[in-house]
Amino acid sequence: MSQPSKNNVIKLSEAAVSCRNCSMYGICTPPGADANTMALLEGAIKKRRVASRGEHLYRAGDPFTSIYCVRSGSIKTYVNSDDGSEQVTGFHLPGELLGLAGICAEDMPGSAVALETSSVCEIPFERIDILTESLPGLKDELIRLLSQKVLHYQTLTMLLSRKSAEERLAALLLSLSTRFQRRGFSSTEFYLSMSRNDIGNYLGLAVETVSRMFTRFDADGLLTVQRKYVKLHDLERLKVMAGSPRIHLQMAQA
Amino acid sequence: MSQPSKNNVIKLSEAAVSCRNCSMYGICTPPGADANTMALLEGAIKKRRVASRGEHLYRAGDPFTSIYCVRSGSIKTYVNSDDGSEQVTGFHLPGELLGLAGICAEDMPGSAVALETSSVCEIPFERIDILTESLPGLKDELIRLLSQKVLHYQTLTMLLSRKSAEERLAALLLSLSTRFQRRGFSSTEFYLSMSRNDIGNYLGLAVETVSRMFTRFDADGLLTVQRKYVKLHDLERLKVMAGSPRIHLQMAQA
DNA sequence: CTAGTATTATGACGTAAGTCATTTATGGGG
DNA sequence: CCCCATAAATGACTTACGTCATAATACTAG
Repeated sequence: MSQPSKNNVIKLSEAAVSCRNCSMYGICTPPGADANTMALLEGAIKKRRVASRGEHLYRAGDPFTSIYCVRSGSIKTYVNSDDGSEQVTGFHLPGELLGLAGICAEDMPGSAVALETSSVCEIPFERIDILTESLPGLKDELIRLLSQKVLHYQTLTMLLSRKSAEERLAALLLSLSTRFQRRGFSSTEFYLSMSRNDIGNYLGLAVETVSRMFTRFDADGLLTVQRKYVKLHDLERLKVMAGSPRIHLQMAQA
Repeated sequence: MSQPSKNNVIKLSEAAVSCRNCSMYGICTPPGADANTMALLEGAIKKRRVASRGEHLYRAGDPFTSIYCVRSGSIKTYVNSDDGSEQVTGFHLPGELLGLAGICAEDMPGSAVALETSSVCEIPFERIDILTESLPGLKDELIRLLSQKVLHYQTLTMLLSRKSAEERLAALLLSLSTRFQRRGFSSTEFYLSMSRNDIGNYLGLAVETVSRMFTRFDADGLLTVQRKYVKLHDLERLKVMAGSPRIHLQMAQA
């Protein structure tokens, strides 16, 4: 907001991702869907909701009713361990799903909060069954997406258990880069909607360490960073730093 | 094998879990299933397979065809980062599922190897569709199980990013304890089928650290450990050490 | 039974990253 | 427009855990 928009570098909140780039594309707009089906979908699934910075989509303990898909902006999910501290479980960009972990429980196991003004599609889970009748592939797609999440977290697990602070931050930046690119944004220039605190929390690092790493990356010419604004100068070197290429791939499937 | 079996402490390989305690129970033996359906299931799903210690169920890169459910023994899953090193992603006990991360890909993203002589049910994934016709709740159950996995890995993520060596090992022991209990085994006395190396790898710790922690836990009177044999003396204290109670709960859903 | 290898245990030491303390920058609200 | 609370950066110091080295123990094959 304070920074001027350059080229195709945009704040996520300024642009809604089109349905075409959405995780739910296969579900929301099934190939060969007739007008009738589309109308059904429009009415039943695409219930939009806007949340401004700091506003919660749901909180841990809320009854599980819906899953969500980010249209614009970005959403942070976290769980709170009962000693009061919170653990960030993910950052969700346009086209990505959240709330899936709630399916197996009565209540939401975690919370979701908007990092900036964001728009989401809320998909009432009970409608999935109804919609399945006219869209037989719907559950298959959901199963596939869930499997992707499993793969994502397995990868994250590896990242957290074996990687140094440097590797972790490199991997996160690459993951964001890839995910931005997939949705049609710049892969080398973007604004971080989350704080250093959130980043550290997510990566299992102290805030100070995150700051120091950013400073070091900048000093090394790997990137330019000014607060939330990041410009990556050398994706290749970043990949080397992050470790095995396989990781970025899977990180990107968040 | 070298140690005599005491009370209900048994090596997992000696006892097959009954279908009643299996993750897939809701799928394999749906309530109110008629004889016809059961026969279908028996024929289509319950394809058993035995693997002896060190034998692979599948390897990374194999085409994805089936998911697996452990009947007896224990299975280790891992992914290999292309620098050659492997990262253990889970230990799977009787009644637990593996191979789910493959659903979203053409090929298996990781490998699965038996830690001891084990028996598994192999469930050809393509049959799921056929079976759905006679068992409408099947995919819902699969979705629920996948969601559980997501939750599990989210929890593991937290464990790995925030917890000390002590907390990690305590959490793993509790997770095993809970899962053994759920299947009808002793929750306080069991044999570890995985090596210290595997444990360290899974928890993101050096082997030496794992050894040292076991030694310390033993010295503190928390447990008795002799190589693979573990007897937990104080589950409550172990829970305190592992951190928030919420964690064990979710770890246990592995 | 014995040799040889793999696993586990333990000790000495170094370092990456955490903690604590302080400074600097920022941007939202009055 | 200018506070002021919050976020970020930087430095000094500490520590948990990794690494390297070695020893003890257990399993495997012959």
